Amino acid sequence: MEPNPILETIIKEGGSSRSSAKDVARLAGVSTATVSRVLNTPYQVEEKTQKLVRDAVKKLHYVPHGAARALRSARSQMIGAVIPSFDYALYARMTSAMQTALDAKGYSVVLAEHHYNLKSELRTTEQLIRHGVDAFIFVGLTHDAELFSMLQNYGRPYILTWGIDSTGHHPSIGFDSRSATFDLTRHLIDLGHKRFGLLSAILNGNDRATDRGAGIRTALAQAGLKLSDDCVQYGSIDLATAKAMMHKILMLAPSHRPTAVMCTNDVFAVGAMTACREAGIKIPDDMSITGCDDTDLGATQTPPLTSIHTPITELGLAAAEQIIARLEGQPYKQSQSFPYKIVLRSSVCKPAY
Amino acid sequence: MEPNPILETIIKEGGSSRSSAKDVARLAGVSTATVSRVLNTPYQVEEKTQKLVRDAVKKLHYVPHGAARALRSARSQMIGAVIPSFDYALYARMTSAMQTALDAKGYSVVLAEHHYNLKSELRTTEQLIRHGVDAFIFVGLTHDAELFSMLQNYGRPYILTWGIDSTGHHPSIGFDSRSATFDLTRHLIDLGHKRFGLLSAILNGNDRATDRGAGIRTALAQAGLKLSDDCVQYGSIDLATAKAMMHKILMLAPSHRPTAVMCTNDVFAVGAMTACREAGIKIPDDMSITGCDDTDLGATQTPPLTSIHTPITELGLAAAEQIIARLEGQPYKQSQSFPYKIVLRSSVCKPAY
DNA sequence: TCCTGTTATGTAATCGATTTCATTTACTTT
DNA sequence: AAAGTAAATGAAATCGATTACATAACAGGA
Repeated sequence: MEPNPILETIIKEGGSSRSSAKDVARLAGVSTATVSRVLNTPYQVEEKTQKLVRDAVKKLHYVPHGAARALRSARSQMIGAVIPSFDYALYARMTSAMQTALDAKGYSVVLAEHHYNLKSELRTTEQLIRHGVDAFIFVGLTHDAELFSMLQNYGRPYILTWGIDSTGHHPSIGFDSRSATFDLTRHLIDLGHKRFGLLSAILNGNDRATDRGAGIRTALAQAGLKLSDDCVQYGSIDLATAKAMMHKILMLAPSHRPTAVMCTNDVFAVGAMTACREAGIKIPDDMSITGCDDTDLGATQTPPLTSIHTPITELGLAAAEQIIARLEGQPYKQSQSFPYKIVLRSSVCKPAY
Repeated sequence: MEPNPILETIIKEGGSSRSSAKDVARLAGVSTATVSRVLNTPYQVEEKTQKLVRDAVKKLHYVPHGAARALRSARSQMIGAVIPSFDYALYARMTSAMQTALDAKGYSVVLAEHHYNLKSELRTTEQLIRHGVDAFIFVGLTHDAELFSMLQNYGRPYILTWGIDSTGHHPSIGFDSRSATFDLTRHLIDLGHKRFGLLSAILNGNDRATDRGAGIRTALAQAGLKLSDDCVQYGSIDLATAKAMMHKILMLAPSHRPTAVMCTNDVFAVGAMTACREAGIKIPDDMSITGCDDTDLGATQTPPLTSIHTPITELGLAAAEQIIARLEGQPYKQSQSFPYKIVLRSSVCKPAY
């Protein structure tokens, strides 16, 4: 095989810096337009020419310049995942599922956390738009009003997850949190529980927690029961806070104390279990406890935690699929619902009396 | 306040689409060069002019076009986080810490998972480079050789985390995994354990697991002990696998069975605990178990898991800081080490005999 | 044979901000 | 007052790919 003088020159000139479409074009003996076409719309180019170009691409390790492409074609191939907190296992798992699905289609995921602050969500999303992110996946249905007008303004498709927008106003993928906690509450009522406690995430802007609480209250109301204020605690989602919240509930006089404490997530439930253990209160005999999201954390407790299995991986995959469909102008569903599943384990039993 | 004819025109013309630097320049009565300078190097512009421009920016909701900026300035303000799996709590937590720190400095995080596959890591990193990511944070010291040459080629700074590169070849931030597991093993030996088991992540390309195993073997060797082959199991990091691995170890004849099983991460340890519970084997009396990484999952078990606290949040923050320092040409450290901490809890005691 | 329509390819404009270079203005310094 | 320097600003080139438009080549039909 003879040395190729053009290749030699290009490599020598280029040094170790990246090669451009121009370099490829020169080596293949075509124009940059053809190079672009081979990479983006190959059916427009003759087989023979394609091979020339592809060989040159390989030889020069050519990788198209993302920013240049994004500038001209107004498409960055980046999807923003705007998440409350990566530290909560389920959000991480959903992100992971999305990432895998999007990666397979040639998209990258840009991550943002807002720590349950809708204003911060707005700001961070603006940042991402500025960086050229094509489309967005959000968690929850409740967001700053300005967020939607901004997305509209910049023509960015988006999908809301972890809930179903019944107004049909926004595209959404989720499950029915309300009816999930409703069902679980019914189960506890059927077992004979009359005094309930609730550990909930702070409601402000968190519709998941709000809905979960609402499901519980509705079921109780139907049974002629209700949550007394001192049996309800709100806090941020971490074990220490959960433990502290549960301690407060345990301070109540036994006659007043709930026989079942429901939690809007598994972290709270596990914190509550720890608090009970420390206080010498037996689960489930003295206290039934339920969580939500069916995490490993809850499932491996002693006793294992009764919880609600939320279809997170499916949700993440579906969100990825749908957002791509929207971006690429394929048919898509306005909203999609996945089934949850109540997972009964031994952290729950009949009340002692 | 009188209506501003120029503003009217710009808004009318622009419709709902985004406004450009040109629009801002026109409204402020300056050139686009000045607009750019106000935003990037304000000290070069007179106060009075700055105000004109900033007002126009606000009025038009101007957000610079990321791709255009990236194209011209060869800086995208995006940092790639290339992680084995978000599904492991500690990697998620590290990512979260990095994200927070980078966001504060105006950088975005682009995510990629490689599921412990170094070839996949290479491919995905190339993808990110193509998307214009400025710099990278990787997990672990072991990577495909081509990865480094590629980074070199494209002039992308990077930092390796979760380990300290003693050769000084690559910038790194981490802790001494080997000596951590060494210390913990010593502790078990001192308690009187003689037969050890090990549940380890698959070693291939995973230097964290490799080092952790090495620390254990070294400590054992110094005490004249060693791991028998049938007491060592390798598998992927999930509870079900962990449980299965532990079951295999429990099948060994009691005289042969280890009295302490060490795990290269908490998920394995918790899976092992579950397997013991199912088999009616008491922890710690019949079997001591240790994990690594000190996750909530382990800490909330019954009994709580002895583990090694790894300084993950610090590590994530430091990685973010250092990568920015490198990008912005500020002074930085070639490598940085954080202290681990052995966390003794009641999943460990003297062997029964 | 000549015309028309299709296909393959090249030429050059374009995306929007940054940045080099040139110019103007203002301010010292002698 | 002249000259020299520094600061503020504008005009235009530029980053690298995509794509509208132009052209060339070629096939098929009249």
